[in-house]
Formats: sequence, C-alpha cells, structure tokens
Amino acid sequence: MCRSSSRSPSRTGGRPRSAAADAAILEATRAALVELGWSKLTMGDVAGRAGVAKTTLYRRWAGKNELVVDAVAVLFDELELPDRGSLLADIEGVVVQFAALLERPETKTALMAVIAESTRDEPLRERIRTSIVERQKRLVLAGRQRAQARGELPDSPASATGTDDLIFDVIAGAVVHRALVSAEPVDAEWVRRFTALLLGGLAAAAQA
Amino acid sequence: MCRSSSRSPSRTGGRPRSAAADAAILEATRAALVELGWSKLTMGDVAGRAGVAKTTLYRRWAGKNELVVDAVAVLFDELELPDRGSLLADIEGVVVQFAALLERPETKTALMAVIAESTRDEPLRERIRTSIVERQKRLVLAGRQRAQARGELPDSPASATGTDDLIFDVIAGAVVHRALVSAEPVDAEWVRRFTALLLGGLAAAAQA
Amino acid sequence: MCRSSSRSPSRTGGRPRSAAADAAILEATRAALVELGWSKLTMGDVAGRAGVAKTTLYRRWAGKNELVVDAVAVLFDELELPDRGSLLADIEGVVVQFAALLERPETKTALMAVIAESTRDEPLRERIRTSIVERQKRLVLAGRQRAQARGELPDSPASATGTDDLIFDVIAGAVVHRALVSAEPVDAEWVRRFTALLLGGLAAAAQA
Amino acid sequence: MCRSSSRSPSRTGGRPRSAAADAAILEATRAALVELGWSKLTMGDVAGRAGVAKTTLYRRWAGKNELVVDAVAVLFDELELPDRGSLLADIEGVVVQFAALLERPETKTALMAVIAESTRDEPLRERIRTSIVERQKRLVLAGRQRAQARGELPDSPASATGTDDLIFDVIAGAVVHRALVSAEPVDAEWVRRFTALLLGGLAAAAQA
DNA sequence: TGGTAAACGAGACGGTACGTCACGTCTTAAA
DNA sequence: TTTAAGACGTGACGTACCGTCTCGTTTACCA
Repeated sequence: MCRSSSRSPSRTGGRPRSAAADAAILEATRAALVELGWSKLTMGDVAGRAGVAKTTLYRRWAGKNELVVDAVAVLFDELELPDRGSLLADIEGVVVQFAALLERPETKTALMAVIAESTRDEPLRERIRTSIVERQKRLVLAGRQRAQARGELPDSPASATGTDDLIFDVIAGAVVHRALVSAEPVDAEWVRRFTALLLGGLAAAAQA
Repeated sequence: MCRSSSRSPSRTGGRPRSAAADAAILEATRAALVELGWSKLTMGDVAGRAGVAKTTLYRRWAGKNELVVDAVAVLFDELELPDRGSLLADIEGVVVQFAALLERPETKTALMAVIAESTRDEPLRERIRTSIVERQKRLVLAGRQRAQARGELPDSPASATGTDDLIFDVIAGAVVHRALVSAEPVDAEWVRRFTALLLGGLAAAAQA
Repeated sequence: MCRSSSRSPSRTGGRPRSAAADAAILEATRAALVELGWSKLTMGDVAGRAGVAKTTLYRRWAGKNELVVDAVAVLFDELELPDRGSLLADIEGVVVQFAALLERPETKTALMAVIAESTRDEPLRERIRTSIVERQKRLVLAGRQRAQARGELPDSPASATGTDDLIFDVIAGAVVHRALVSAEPVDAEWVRRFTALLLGGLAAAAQA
Repeated sequence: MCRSSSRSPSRTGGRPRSAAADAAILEATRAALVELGWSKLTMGDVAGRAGVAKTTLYRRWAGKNELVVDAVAVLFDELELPDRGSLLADIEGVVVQFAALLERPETKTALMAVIAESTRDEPLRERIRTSIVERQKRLVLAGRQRAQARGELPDSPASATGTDDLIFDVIAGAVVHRALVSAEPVDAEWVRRFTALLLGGLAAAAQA
C-alpha cells in the first residue's frame, strides 16, 4: 500500500529511505494545505515544515499533485458505515461524515484542485481513482448489502447493472456540490431531505 | 452585465477601452484552456494569443482566476430547457446538454480549478456563483414550473423550502461527479437511469 | 563598446534597460570576487549585492563567465605606458603596473579562472580576447614605436612578422607565471632582471 | 610518493584499501577531463567511470581540486631534456614537448583551473607547486648545467641568484600564454623565434 | 482643430518557486 | 575496516511567470 514511488527494485546496497520522513512529509503537506491552501502551497515550504530537503520530496513524489493526493487520501479512509438500523439512517450517517470531511480545510482546498489537474493528467486521475474514489465505493456496497440483508432492498445484484456506481455518483456528487460549489452548509435538514429523495428514488426503482 | 472591472468613474477624457480587446482576450483564454489546460495557462500566453499587452489584461481582470471565470461563464449560458413534453424528457434533455458542456476541454479543465481556488477566495466564489452557478438554477425553476403546469408535480412553492436548490445540487453534482471524478461517460443509459432515480424520488417526496 | 548583450534591434517600445543596473552589477561582481573568489561567487549573491533581481543578470549576461570577464576587463584598461625616457624604463613601468594589477584579489582569482573556462568555450575565448587580451597589445605596440622613434630599435615593421605578439606573450606570460603560478612577488629586483633579459634578447634579435 | 592522504596509522584489522582503485580513479579523472572539461567534471561521474563508490574518492582526496592535481601531475613528469647538442636545440626541444603537453585536452582544461583555485587555497597551491611546478625546474637546472659543461654559459651558480627561476617563469609563462591565452599554435616558427630571443637575452646577461 | 488624458504595445523590472544538479556526509549490508 | 550502493541535507543553478513599472505611441473626447 505504499503510495510513494513503487521502488521494488533490487533492495541491495544503499541507505534505505527514511520511513519517518514519509510520515513527516504527508503531515506537513496537510498542515500546509490548512494554512496556505492548494495554490499557495509550495514544495519548498512542505520540505521545510517536514524538516526534510526538497530533493527528498522529489525523490519520492513526482510533484505537488501526487504528493497532495497521498496526503489527503488517508483522510478518506476514516469514513465508516456504522449500522444504525435502517438504510435511511445508514445513508444519513455516511453523508454527515462525508460532509464533515469536506468541511476540513485541507480536504476542501485539495480535492477539487487535484481533480481539476487530473482532467489533463491520466496517471494522476488513475492515482486519485485508486487512492480515493474507488476506495469509498465500499461504503455503497456495504450499505446496499446490509439493506438487502434487512429486506429493505430486493436481492438483485445491483452492482452488475452499475446501480452502485450511480448511487455513488449521486451521493458524492450532491454532497460535494452542496459543500463546495453552492458553498452552503450540509446541515441536518439538508441531509434529511436529500436522503429522503434518494431513498424514494431507490424504492421506485426497486418496484419497477 | 459588465464582468470586467466596473469602472464607472470619471469617464471624462482619455482613450476608451477597446471593446474588441475584451472579446479577443476571452476567446484567447478559451483557446489556451483547450490547448494547455488550466495549470499551464499563463497570462502572458493569453495576452500573446489575443494580440494584446499583458498590462491590458491586468487593467481589466485581477488575475487568472477572474479571467477564466469570465471566459467560461458564457458557455454555461448556452444551456436551454426545450419543452420535450414531459418532466422526464426535459430533465434528460438538460442533463445531456450539461454533460456535453462538461466534456468540452475548456470547461472540464477550468470548472473544477476555479471552484478549488474559490474555497480560499470569497470574492472569487461570489463571482462564480453570480456568473455561473445561480445563473443555471433558472433551468431547475423552469423545469419545475413547466411540470407543475402539466400537473406532473403538485403546485407547492418548492423554491421556498429549498427543494429547487436540492434538485440543482443533485443534478449538477451527479453529472459533474460522473464526468470529472469517476471520469466515465455520461451516456444515454446512464442519463436514463439517473433521471428515473431522480423522478422516483421527486414523486415519492410529492406524495409525502 | 557595450559588452553586455549586443541588443541593437529596433529600440522601439518597451521600458529601456537601466544603465545604473549595469554599473551596479559589475561593481558588485568585483566586490564578490574580492570577498569570495571565483569559485564561491554565485549569481544570486551578485544580484543581491547589486540590489537587482537574478533575472536581470541573466537578461544581460549568459552566465558567470561572461559577467566576470566584463567585470574585470575594465581594470585592464587602466594600464598605461608613460614615457619614462628609455625602452628599458618603459618596459619596467608597464611590468610593474601589470604585476600590481595581478596582485589585486579580484584579478588574481578571476583571470586564470575565465581563461580555464575559455579552453572549452570558444565564444568565451573570443570575448576574453576582445575585451582583455588584444586590448593590451596596444602597450607593446606603443612601446615599440616609441623605442623606434628614439632609435633604440630598428624601424622594421615588427608587427608584420609577429614580433609584437611574441613580446606580448613573453611579457604577459612571464609576469602571470611569476605572480600566479610560482606565486612569488614581482618585486623591483625581479622586474629589473626580467627586463634586462628581455631587452638583451631584443637587441640580439635586432642585430641578427 | 603517495599523494593521497598519508595514512600511516593503525594498519591493524579491516579490509585494506584497494591499490588498483587509485590508478583507476586517476585514469577516470583524466578521461573525464578530456570528455567534459574541468567545470563539468563531477566527483560522482569520476566514481562511476572508475567503478568505485563516491565515498572511496572522498576517503582519499579532499575534493575535486586535489584529485585533478594528482591526475594531471603525472603527465608533467613525462617531460624530458634529451641532449640535442646545443643549448638552443635543448630549449627548443623542451618547449616543443611542453607545448604538446599543453595541447592535450586534459592538461589544457585542468591546469589553469587548478591554478585559479589555488589563488584562494594555500594548501592547494602548495600541492601544485610540489606536484607540478617545482618538479619541472629540474629541466631548467639540467639545461643550464649541460650548457655550462659545454661552455655555452659561464660557470656562475645561477640558481643562487634566482636566474633559474626567472628562466623557468619566462619559458613556462610564454608557452602557456601563447597556447592558452593567445590561443595560437606553438609552431616551429614561434619556437624558433622565442628561443632565439631567450638565448640572446641569456648571452647578453652572461656578458654583463 | 488642437489639447488632453487615458489606454495601448512593448518589454525591463524585483520577486518567488520551480525542478535539477552536484556537493560532501551518512547509513546500510557485504566482503 | 573498507567497500558499493544510494539516501540524505544543503545550496546554487538557470527558467518561467508573476504582477508592476516605465517608456513612446495612439486614439477618442472636449474645448
């Protein structure tokens, strides 16, 4: 799961890379994002905060884009889907968590920026997909399976027809748009209304 | 509706600003976005393409962010909501248009970038909201009113309760997420499924 | 006689280059040579001393080599050949001046360095020749002509046969070697002995 | 004659230093000088050519300056003074040899460079003097003694009065200046004229 | 119709960050 | 203990854009 340069080769002689440096750099990157935001963050500044030479950054990451993706990716892994007893409650729970994550300054400023960069950089897009996007689809999958176990949804293999992907785009897209584009709060009222809308749609689709 | 610096004052003597320059600059900006993408676009390059001095750009826009917002904003005004006979068809129509707009390289690379910048720049966020976001809510409004006229939706003043905003976030968010984050095609099948989900939700909400 | 980039072109629009900057930069270069020596002198340091941006240096000189050549070249123009009444006294006078020039720390550290660089850089060699070397041959020429006027040397057109060049190489070479390679003082005694040797050779050659 | 660090001590346990490495390094240094010239030669490159780790270089030489002095010093030891029957012929012979040595790219690029460095580095100057300069005075000494044995020069102990040093500076200086500064060929004609001048001076001095 | 004042093109300016390079030191495992 | 390998902190490199400034020129309005 090493997100840095995937040096497999040889591992013969030579001083090994400092493991502590990786952690310090990613932490420094998040701190710089909070203080400066994406566009004012510089590699030199991150290096300084991490107590590391600029060359060490470039030895491990190709550039600012890759570094920031790795730095924020770990934050997304904190999302969970606790069992709250019903599909509606489960969805509300994860939406609230996701919204809270997007409110954090490091996520807010970095996420859209790396996505913007990725529209012109296929390897970066792949990195984002692997490190962040695909990784969160687990929540949709788990939610659906739990709902099916409860009998709230029919047992159709929704993933085969792309329904999971659709749900994911709708949830993630709506929350991101509310939080970052409309720039209005993802409060309890909004979450309630959104979840109701989504569940209604799912139920209608299930009947069809 | 002048998006450039709103110079009202004096207006006494002196050479007036070239109107042609504005158009040339915005066109050059879009061309540069297509060729170079957001992060490689430079003010000097735009000036060169437009056959204009760099100072002329800075006389009219505060920076790259503002310039690009103005350059792409006009593209969003091309979206329309032709009457296709049913709410479902209307929504499908506008989603397809919106997806096509997001596939254009200048929009794709610029939209997320300026939104990312706006998370740290309140005036920029306001400019985006005014020039792009709020301007498109007319489509939701028009669609709802037309559906109400048709009797497809109850006559409740949905805007007052924020439902219009919710619908907007869901549609725009889902399409943007599908197109730019998941980076998968917004094809007819996806549009059909998404629209069905949304309409199902709306119907369920209307009954409640 | 502009030693910087030989911009002749157009001289149309645009802010003109600061003339003061040129002087400040060359002065700063000499100061840096005195303090740091050739190998520790950096472009950034010179820029700082001159109160100028690094880019301004690079706009005017291709690099450290060219800059230093220009900075020290002017020092060599201070050499003179006052009429001391005899060829021997004239030569002694110029040798003493030349030795004093080579004792100055900026000259001492820079001269050999740029010559070393020039062995791999033909344009630099040409620049050195034009700015420094050829410029000093005037002293040999003047000395010979004066001696011929005095009747100390026959009136043969020595320059045609390359004798002037030979004399120049012998004088300059011997003094440089004594001062920088042997690193021993070019004192009055040495000058006397060297001049006697040279004059003896010239006299013998004249008789042949 | 070990020019590297004079480690006498301990010599107890541990792996002994590779003797072959020294030779390989010096040879690699000369090769790098030929290909890259002084200013582009790097320690890492030399290490790579020699098949040796960078640390090994630094264990044996303090830096690039010292390494290059040792690498070229040996070339100067190849100079000889074969007996050609007359002082004039002997001088011409050695001048031709010296000029040929200065034409070699490794010598040409390195010699002036280390001399330039030495103006700011007393230990380096001492190393150059010991390894290169003083070592060649043997040629002047031998030439004078041979000429005295032939009766071409009086038997005065010229070395005591510094005449040997003067001759050395004149010969070496003139040839170096011709070859590296004036950058013109040290051809037979020039050698003939220079030697004649020098011998004429010596003869005149001897009569005085 | 001629003066005035702003906008214009050109491009030099002081800066900042870039990403690379070489330095000389260090840390490892192997010899 | 030396070796090869190679990561490390350091600091200069030369470049690219930034946004500002200083020029001489152009162009509309108004007196």
